[in-house]
Amino acid sequence: MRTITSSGAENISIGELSKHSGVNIETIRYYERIKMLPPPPRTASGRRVYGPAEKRSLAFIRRSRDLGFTLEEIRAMLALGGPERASCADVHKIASAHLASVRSKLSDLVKLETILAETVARCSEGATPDCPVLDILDAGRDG
Amino acid sequence: MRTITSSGAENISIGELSKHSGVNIETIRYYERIKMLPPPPRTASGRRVYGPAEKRSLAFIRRSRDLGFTLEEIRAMLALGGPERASCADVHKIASAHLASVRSKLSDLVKLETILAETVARCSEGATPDCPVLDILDAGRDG
DNA sequence: CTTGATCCTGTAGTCACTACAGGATGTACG
DNA sequence: CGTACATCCTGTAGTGACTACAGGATCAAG
Repeated sequence: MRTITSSGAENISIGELSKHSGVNIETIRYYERIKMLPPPPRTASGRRVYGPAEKRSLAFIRRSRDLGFTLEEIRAMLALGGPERASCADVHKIASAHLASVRSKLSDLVKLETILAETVARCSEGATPDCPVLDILDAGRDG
Repeated sequence: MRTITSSGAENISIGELSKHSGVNIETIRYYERIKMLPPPPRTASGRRVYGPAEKRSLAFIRRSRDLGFTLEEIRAMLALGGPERASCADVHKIASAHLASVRSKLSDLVKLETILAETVARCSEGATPDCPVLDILDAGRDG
């Protein structure tokens, strides 16, 4: 009776879940500790056993983290999508608030990219005696 | 002999430095503790007194942090720009490495913005029975 | 001389992990 | 059966870059 160890198995260990999801083992246990994930069933010896439901949950969390949601936001969304899966409006609220903050971060980064690119370009690797990077960073407080 | 307390003064208190630079008082002290800033002179009663040099340093740090440099990177740049202010090449190295990471972050954020915007748009505040945000986050692991 | 603002030190909390110690199992091979 | 070695367990502490707070000292004004 070999337990299938490749991906797609019904019940998997924490190590397999980790490989499958790209989430660190320690992080999975951390998520359990802070109640992002429910405590999974255990084997007789105390090892965690995960099924498809847990896999989906973790994938959701992972994905949301990648999209820059905080764990608190994700917790809220999970709660909404959980027993009821009812109020899309609430999810919309969280997601669009997040979208706004993403857009502001984005425009900051664009400005930053411009400044950095200009600066790095001007500083042609030691040709000039004074370094424009240092000068720009020095002076740019109210530019 | 009144000490001038408006901005532009020679010697200022930590509170004024904070207001002037937009850096939290606690953060200034934190910077001193971790040696990002040199310990400033003190008054007889032990209060920190900052001059123009310290102001410039802090402005540099603040600016660099805004641009997303880590404190370690800034420390390196400060060291380079410090006693010697010689090797522009080294600064260039740090800055262009940082530029690369900014560009990659930027493209991630653009993708993210697209996904979020689409998703939020499709979820027209509770009109649909199932929430597409939850579905997308649920399923999007390998899309 | 009292009030209130500002300052001081030192410690602990935040977020989202990550790392490690020290031990208990599980699996594979001879 | 023994022995390696991988994987798992718990619990604690460390990371980066702050932020908050306790408990006290000092300062400037009225």
